[in-house]
Amino acid sequence: MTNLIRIENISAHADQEVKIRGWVYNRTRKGKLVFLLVRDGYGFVQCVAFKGDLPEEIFEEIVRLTQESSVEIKGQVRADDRAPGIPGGFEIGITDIKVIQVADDEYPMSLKEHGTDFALENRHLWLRMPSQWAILRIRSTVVSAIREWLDDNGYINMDTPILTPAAAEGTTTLFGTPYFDEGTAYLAQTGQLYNEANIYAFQKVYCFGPTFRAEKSKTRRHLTEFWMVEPEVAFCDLDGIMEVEEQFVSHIVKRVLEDRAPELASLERDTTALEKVTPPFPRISYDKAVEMIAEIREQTDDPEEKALLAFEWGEDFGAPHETALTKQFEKPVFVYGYPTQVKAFYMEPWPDRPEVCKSVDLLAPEGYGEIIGGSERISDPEMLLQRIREHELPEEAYKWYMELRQFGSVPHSGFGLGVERTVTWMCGIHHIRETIPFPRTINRVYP
RNA sequence: UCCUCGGUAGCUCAAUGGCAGAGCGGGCGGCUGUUAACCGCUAGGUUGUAAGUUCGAAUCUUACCCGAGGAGCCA
Repeated sequence: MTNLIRIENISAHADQEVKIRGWVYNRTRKGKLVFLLVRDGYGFVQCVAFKGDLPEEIFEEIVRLTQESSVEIKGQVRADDRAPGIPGGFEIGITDIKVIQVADDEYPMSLKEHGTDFALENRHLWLRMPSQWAILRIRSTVVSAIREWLDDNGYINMDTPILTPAAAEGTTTLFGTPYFDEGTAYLAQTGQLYNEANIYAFQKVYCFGPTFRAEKSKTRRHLTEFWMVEPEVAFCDLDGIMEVEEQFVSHIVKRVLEDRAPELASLERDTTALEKVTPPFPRISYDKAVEMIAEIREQTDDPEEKALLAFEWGEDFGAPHETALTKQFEKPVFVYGYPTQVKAFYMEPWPDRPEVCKSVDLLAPEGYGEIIGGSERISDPEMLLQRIREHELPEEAYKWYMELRQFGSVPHSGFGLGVERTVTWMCGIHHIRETIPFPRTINRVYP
């Protein structure tokens, strides 16, 4: 019985007869010699058939294979530097083949470049391409590294509701759906408020699930449905949560570098940039960041960039500001102490400086920008009530949230990390849409 | 919602007022080391839609539809 292997482990099977099951990704026919590039879901490997080595009918069957045909191949593994693939460096000399299906010859995905629209319209097939395969394998590792670190550091996974009664943060647009006799329910855009309840039972918690934002954002950094992990920690102030974040993010990067080296290589990701991601991360205040942006703006001669970088204290940073700022650093950088007026109602004011709050964003380097938003939450009941009134939020809807401050209130902090933005940065790619299997954007819900 | 760019063969694109083309992909043939192989032959078109200008429109004008990038907002 020949050993069924995964292509990712092929180096452990050098000079053995093995079996793989997969699909023909590409083929090159050279008369008496045929090269098949076969993928099995775990990797890509070149398989070679030579007419003289095989029975006539087997060779003819190989010649007739179309792209994406499903096959079971038996053969001899041998090291060969010429062999393409992921991981590559090994090929299989075919001794036998079982064709499961000869794929229709009108497979629409070319091995050459595609426009974004065509690629997204064919996302169900695009997933098979090496670039998309590599990105989504990295995504999976990011997700498990997230859970691994939190689970190993005393965090309890508490999944928060996706159907929620009202806006948690008030400002952004929500997706609504009819909900029996209760009127409209809204798809969650954060689990944070629920997690603030959960910490009083479990001390350190996280929720991890899809998040929905009906914003009309048409940029390469936005999806209407994306995944966010939100840790929340009791007895933790702003400095404490920054320490958590840098340990957490560094672990994710480390795990990806260890487990997904072939995928990073196939994406031509410069891993030296990722290797620098170790604690501590630089911390700069919003005030300082404003100064730095003004300085960068001063130094640029490009009138377009000068206009984009125009800024006044009190505003929130836009993408151009974040990009310019993060290019000054090799590691992710914390920006803390944003103006209270641009942040959510629940953020703890800075002592003796109420115009700023104890908020902190983590901006990924190389121009990628915000991947985490977090803060210390208001723990004082009077202060919270005052803020809810200032923001003209319905007090009745926040009754339970305010009760949390009546019974054993403690300083606590938390943050939300956007999975797709993190994966975009890890992979060094341009579009967030490639980092989720089936992206949902403002004008796409197919496939 | 606003700004910019785009829509021509299955895909990626060329043709800037005068015969609608190339490469890839498909089909047929050739080749024992290909790396997005290569070589020869071949099929493949309502140029996003509608109207207009013109002897003549893929090309110019207007409206609309669709998409992309960016702004705002955010992870």
